[in-house]
Amino acid sequence: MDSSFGRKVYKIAGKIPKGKVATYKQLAKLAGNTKAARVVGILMKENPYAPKVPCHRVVGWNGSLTGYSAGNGIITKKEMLLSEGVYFKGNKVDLAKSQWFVN
DNA sequence: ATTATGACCCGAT
DNA sequence: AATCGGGCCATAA
Repeated sequence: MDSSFGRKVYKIAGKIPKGKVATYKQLAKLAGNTKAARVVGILMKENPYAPKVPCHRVVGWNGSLTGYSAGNGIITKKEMLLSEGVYFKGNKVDLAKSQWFVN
């Protein structure tokens, strides 16, 4: 097993299919700690696997677009998700249709 | 080992 | 609805 929590998160985040989104909480849970949602966000910001880890596909627990360090921030993130076919509900992601399910 | 930080989550006011 | 404070946890210094 990998002792590095981050490594696991990146691995999971990297397998998120296009047009789908995952929540920080879900990634944290899959990585082993449900309460480490914050850590996931930090790891995304660091994003050492930029091309492999589409951090823009990671959203808040209820689909709300939380921080983003690139482009125009939330604006760019939303546009990118829309471009990938993710459904939106106002300024939030429609998790009912676009939340990622682990197989 | 300890302190500080943060792209979160939750409950209370 | 908006704001505030507390909790949880990995990473960096």
